[in-house]
Amino acid sequence: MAETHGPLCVLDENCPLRQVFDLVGDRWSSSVLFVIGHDVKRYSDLQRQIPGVSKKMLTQTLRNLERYGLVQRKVYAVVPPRTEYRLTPLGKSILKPISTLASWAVKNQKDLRAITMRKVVP
Amino acid sequence: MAETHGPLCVLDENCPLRQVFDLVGDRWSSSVLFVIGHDVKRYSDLQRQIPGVSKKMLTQTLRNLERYGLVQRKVYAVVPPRTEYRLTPLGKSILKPISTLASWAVKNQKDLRAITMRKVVP
DNA sequence: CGGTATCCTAAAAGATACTG
DNA sequence: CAGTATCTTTTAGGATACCG
Repeated sequence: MAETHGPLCVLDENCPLRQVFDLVGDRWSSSVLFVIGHDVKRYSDLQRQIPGVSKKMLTQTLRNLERYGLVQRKVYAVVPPRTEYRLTPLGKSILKPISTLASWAVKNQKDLRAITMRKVVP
Repeated sequence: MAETHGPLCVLDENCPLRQVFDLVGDRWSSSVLFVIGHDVKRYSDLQRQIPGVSKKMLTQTLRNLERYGLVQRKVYAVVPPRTEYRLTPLGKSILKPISTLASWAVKNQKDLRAITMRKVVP
């Protein structure tokens, strides 16, 4: 019964933990954050550097990250169009906590004897 | 073009980062890990302490966490049946990286001006 | 170049009922 | 108590075509 680390929150919709879990767990968000890093990237850069992402998913992910205030989008009114993406200070600040998780994953790689995760629905 | 923090991996299916992102991003996994914590919990404890989870989802999540080697399941052959869940050492070890992420979320709560995340499909 | 719009399928989750 | 089984609904995501 003893809560050894505190409940923090109920993990419901509006809980900041749920938001960051959704963010990190999103198929493309972390890739996008990683790839942008401290650089400035164009839409086509991202498409090229993130193998497997479709335009639809890339756009959707970028819009969400923008809403979250993690990514800044800058459009230049030229032809052909040019759009730049960079991380906001908030966006850069999340790179560290994500790295912590990443280090854990790499360190325990061999213990994660998982197949694909993603739902073993019988 | 400069990769300022290293590519780590391509974030494909077999990448440990993807696995841990899937894990943490999974709707119920982190809740279950948090709630079990350093304690021993029964199935019904978990159901009660995680509001909104269905039997189906709870069972599925627990099975996945077991496969991952993060949770240990112990069944007692009694009537009525009794099943205990606890974290493995590996499971306990992930509590810290998750807390790092959680702290970030709490700290930047007011900046995360997100609505629901989860797909703004136009 | 940097996107939208539309259609379509596959997977995930909810509800309900049943069981050793 | 601790689950399965089955069915239905919802959602995510892929393919393709088109646009300023």
